[in-house]
Amino acid sequence: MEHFNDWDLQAVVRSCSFPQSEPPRVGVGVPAAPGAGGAPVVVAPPARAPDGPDQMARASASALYDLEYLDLDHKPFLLPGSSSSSSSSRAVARARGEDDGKGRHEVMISFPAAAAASTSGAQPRSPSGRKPGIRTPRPKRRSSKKSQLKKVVYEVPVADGGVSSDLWAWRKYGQKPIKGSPYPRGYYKCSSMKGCMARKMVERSPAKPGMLVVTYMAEHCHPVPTQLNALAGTTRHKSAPTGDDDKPTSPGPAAGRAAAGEGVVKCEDVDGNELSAMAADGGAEDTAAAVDDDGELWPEGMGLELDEFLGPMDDDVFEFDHVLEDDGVLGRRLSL
DNA sequence: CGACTTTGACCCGCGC
DNA sequence: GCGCGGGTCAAAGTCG
Repeated sequence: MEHFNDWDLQAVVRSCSFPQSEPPRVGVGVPAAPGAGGAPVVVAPPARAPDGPDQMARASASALYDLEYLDLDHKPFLLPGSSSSSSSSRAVARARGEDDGKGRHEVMISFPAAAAASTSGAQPRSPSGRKPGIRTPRPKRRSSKKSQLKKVVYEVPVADGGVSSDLWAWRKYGQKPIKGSPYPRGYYKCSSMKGCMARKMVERSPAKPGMLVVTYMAEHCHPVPTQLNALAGTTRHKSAPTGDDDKPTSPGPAAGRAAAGEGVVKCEDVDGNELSAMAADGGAEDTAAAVDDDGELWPEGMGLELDEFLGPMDDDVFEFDHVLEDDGVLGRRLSL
């Protein structure tokens, strides 16, 4: 309810950027179905969303509970653990391959973290929408082979779910109720660049109401914005949410951030292979966080985008390791 | 003015 | 072949 509507994040999801110099090894490549074009798998480490960034924190929880408008946000690849302080978290990652029978390769990542994101209300907005009854012919849609798309599924705790984790900007283009699930699914497209086919779907897990399921499809056709600020302006910021609003304003991908620091990552590939599972202890702790201009805190090395994951993957090996190192570095490895 | 959200309709893939 | 369900489109309205 009200409490959790803070998805302020508009469509823009910001995530932490990771220093290129030292990319977190979180990424994983999956050989998707070998030969078949399987799907690549991407794994991102859960990131914790510090309160710092309000957006992140807020977003998460709220969205989940706001099913009415459900805008689940999503923050994709955030690295887990970044907690600067608290975190106790350990991140556990589990990957398993799953075949949907269609040749899809999916990876599921879940971050059980507990984060309590508080929420402030996002700003309510009046419903708008076109008037019913009016219909315009539309061109045939391009066939997007659903089954052939690479899919990466993230499971994120609702609490932190609100935060967006990646650098990409997302725009919501649809929402639908899903049969069998009390929760609607939100559809988002990458708005960082025109023509980018990257999309993501966000929904609450019926089985685990406390978890958000974020599915990323397709790859970005452009580089990741290096600066968080780059997105600034592309998104609407709702400033102080009153706190009651139900409406999600923006997609906040919480996915990426496991606020609590603890995260579980599940990876499934289409083939039904378990990609791997890994656990990281104390992941959150290790992760360093950076503060951006706004004072938001971003975990360092945490943000991975799908591309990153999808891109460079070793065909033969899928590794995803999430390990916390003493120095605070989070490492993840997935092995397939 | 541009970007974004909302929302019903349209379209397509898949199962029966 | 038909129907269902999921995914996408695009108009209308809002917001910065």
